[in-house]
Amino acid sequence: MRHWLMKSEPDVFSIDDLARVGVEPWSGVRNYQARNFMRDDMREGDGVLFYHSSCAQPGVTGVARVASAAYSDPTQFDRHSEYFDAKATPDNPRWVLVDVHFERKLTRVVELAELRAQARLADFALLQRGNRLSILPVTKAQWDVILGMESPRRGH
DNA sequence: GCCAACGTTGGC
DNA sequence: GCCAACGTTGGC
Repeated sequence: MRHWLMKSEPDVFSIDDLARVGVEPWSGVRNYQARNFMRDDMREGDGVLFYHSSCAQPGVTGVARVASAAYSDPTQFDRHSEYFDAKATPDNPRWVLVDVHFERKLTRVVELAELRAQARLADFALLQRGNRLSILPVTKAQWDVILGMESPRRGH
């Protein structure tokens, strides 16, 4: 099983929104690298860190699961959608999505600043300079470190 | 294929 | 609102 981080602006779609709907088709990804992750590498059951971006408290806010293989994103054919792509056709779709299944909301936000301060996350893709990808691979080790940061560390 | 212009992302 | 970084577009 692989692990991923998926960004969402909470003003648009937050971890609470995902908790409410249960499963969300992850429409609107319009970046080739992110698309290729979904199309080529994501499998049903993969773990997802749900990340809030472009907000007052950027950070990891929940855990989800990939709930489908990649399939054609219907919004690319919808003229009235902000995600419409005139160069995409049903015979030759350009964009795909996966379904994302809510698992749990973290007990607190593990903030970006904390992630940056964690030496064991030095190689984490999210923290690399100029990173803009909305879907990023996470190693098992990084996954464990990040979720381990959720609870206050107890004394030894 | 180059590359300047432009648009978007996203933290601060 | 600013701005660094990066992806995309399109003229040549």
